[in-house]
Amino acid sequence: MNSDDDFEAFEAAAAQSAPAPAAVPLSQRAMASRPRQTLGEGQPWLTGLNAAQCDAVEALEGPLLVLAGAGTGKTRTLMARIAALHFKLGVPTKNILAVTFTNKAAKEMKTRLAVNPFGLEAPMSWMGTFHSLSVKILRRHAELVGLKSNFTILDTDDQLRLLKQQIQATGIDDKRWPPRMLAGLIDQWKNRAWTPDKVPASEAAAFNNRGTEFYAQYQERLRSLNACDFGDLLLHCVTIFRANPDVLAQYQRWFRYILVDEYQDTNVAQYLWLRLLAQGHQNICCVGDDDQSIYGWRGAEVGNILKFEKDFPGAKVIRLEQNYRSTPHILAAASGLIRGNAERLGKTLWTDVPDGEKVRLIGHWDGEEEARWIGEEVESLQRGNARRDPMGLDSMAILVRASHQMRAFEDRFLTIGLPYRVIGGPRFYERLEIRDAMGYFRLAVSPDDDLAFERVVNTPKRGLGDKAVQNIQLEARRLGVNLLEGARSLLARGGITGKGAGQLRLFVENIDRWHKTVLAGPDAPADAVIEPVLPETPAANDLSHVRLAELILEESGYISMWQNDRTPEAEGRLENLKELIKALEQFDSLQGFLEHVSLVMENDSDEAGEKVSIMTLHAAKGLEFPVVFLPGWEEGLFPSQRSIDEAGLKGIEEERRLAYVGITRAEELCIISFASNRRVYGRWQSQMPGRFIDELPAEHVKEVTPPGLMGGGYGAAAMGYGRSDVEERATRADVYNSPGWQRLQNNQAPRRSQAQPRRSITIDAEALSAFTLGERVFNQKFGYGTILAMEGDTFEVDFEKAGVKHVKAGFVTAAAAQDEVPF
DNA sequence: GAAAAAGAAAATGTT
DNA sequence: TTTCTTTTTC
Repeated sequence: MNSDDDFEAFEAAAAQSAPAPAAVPLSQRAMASRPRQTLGEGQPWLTGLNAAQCDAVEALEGPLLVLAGAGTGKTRTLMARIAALHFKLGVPTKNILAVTFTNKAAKEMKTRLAVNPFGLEAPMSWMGTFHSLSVKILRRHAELVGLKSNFTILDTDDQLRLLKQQIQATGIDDKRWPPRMLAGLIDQWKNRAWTPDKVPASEAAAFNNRGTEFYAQYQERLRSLNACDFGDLLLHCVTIFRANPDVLAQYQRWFRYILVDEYQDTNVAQYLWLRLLAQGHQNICCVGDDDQSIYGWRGAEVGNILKFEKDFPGAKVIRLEQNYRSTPHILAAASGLIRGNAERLGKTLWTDVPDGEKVRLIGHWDGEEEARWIGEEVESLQRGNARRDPMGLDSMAILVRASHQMRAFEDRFLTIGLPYRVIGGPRFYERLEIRDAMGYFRLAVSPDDDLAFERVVNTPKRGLGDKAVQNIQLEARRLGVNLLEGARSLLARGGITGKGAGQLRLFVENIDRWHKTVLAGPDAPADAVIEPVLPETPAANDLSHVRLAELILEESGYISMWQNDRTPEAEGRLENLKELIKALEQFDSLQGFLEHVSLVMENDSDEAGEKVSIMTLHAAKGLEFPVVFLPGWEEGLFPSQRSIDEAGLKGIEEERRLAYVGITRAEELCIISFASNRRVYGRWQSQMPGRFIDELPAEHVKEVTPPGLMGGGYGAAAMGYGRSDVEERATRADVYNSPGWQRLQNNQAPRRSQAQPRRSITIDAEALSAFTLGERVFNQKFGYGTILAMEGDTFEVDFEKAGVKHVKAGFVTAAAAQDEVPF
């Protein structure tokens, strides 16, 4: 797509003198000026910026740290800087490296840069996440770390499968030492830029004393598979830069100016990556906010931002403190809260907008009620009233600590028909069917991909069990070839028998044919990764990659597998596969698509329409909404118990920053809530209000009593099981004797008032007589059906979707119980 | 080898 | 509660 991938062209260009500054379009000149007349003149990108922001834009040379508080116009400033570099200094956009943390941020900046007053005529080709930029670099120099340039990027699934094999091979109990744990460990080491030989001795005890050993083994295995995991992308780059000064020098000349967003979230590997590239010209500008560092658990080092001045001597530090987003009450509440943190660089945010409303605080009976109340509040805000104009659903968001909190809201909103969108929810590309399909695509593109082979060889069932696969593996190892070739050889010498043999032969033939089609089509040979594929009119005999993908799924029998599947989910899976095919249309080739998916796991299809947003606090960073709901502020949930257990005070501080991020997302209205009871793993738990609630400065918070919650005060709400007398605080003994406590012990839903008749019926194995022939029943796995016959404790049931099955009585409930709405 | 039954574990967050 | 994994049975 762009010639900047071509180093020769770059080197040639670099040899010439820098091009003259590009002319500023007239349309932009017209809108120049304001706060800083003299500077704004002829520099439209300074328009509307305050003094500090202008300073940050104008300090173009040398190291610069911009400490930008929440809502202080950080993105704007960054973009103005790019415009200034380009238009004022005449730096071609391709010589500017702009690193963001999320794909979302990169995308947003790209879009905004394309319009006035910036209007860069060339797109920023080196703007992206650390990972996507690293892939670009790594593809070019893969051989320096023992890979081929068409290496595959493993997803978590593949990674875990590999590690599991390794663990099991050594005969270690993978129950006590789960692969996930090892994966986490290795990831942490990679985040710290430790290659297997660099892992310090202090870590030797990790993972049953075998951690480092497994790590080294795993890296070796990856290399033999020509694959990388996520951490490798950065680590390999750093390794290459360190070991090959000439390569590094090339990139240092290439990236003449470096901009980094969200610097507080960089880990050690990323920090080294940046430092290596910035060595020499030192033209590095990092923007960040130590108060918004929320990825410590992933290896982010707030230390990076704290020691910037030491790493880059003579660095300028500029603070952006004027907040343009939130009202004073919201700002004050957030500031008051974050003051509880010790390790801060310290900023004082201020704003000149009028006061607005205080932060609201509400306690609820349980999680469901919280969801119900928020649903009603959303609708009421949507309607508007005498004091407040109606609001669109797009301007409201619900920010939760943990993704499992989302369900209560989804359930509720579905019931009342309130449109919502989940941002960053369960990922499209992580679904089983999508991964399977991708496995087939991967095999078609590169038959070398053993992990993909393993994944799909018996999906759909081809009569190839563990033994058959093992034989293929042995054969492949014996000959030193990939699994596909192993299978071929095994077939040739009759090493596989029975019905599996024919099926396997068909499978192998299919892959050969698909691969041939890929080679003939727009998926050019191996170096297509580097040389961008030009979209060309397909020759008469080759298929578009979209059609090929469809064909693969049909011919492999994967589609029919789901069509014949009678489980309730099958339909949705087929839908997803259709969506996958549709997504393919936006790419030039299967290969391009696979690359995209490995880096951008999110589901891009954000349907238009007014909707409330639901997302995690982490996903909300960088966003803003007029109205923000912050539910679930309960001890153990937020702050999260795990965070406290694992990182102690540091963990609490990070949780507090997370709370700070949450509050500062709100522009006009921020509503914090908590519940007294919550279901955790299906068990009822009594909850205490989270500690951050007490830390909110009282003068900026208004406590709201929701209609119907007895007592009102949250102390009472947390303790009182239906006590109407708030003044008389329950003693410990009272609580233990209370009906609510008893109910909790029995794991029953706590009820607010006595004598609520429970009409929903649950039937267990003992209550067989409750079933009759022909009765409608429900089973977890098969859905709804009718009882055909009963024999002892086994029923024969004709399920609507799954057909006739034999099921034990205990696995069936009366269908009525499922539909019933309690109360 | 596949389906059914039983049992175990789970859920902070993201590239 | 829901989902995944292992064991048992056909």
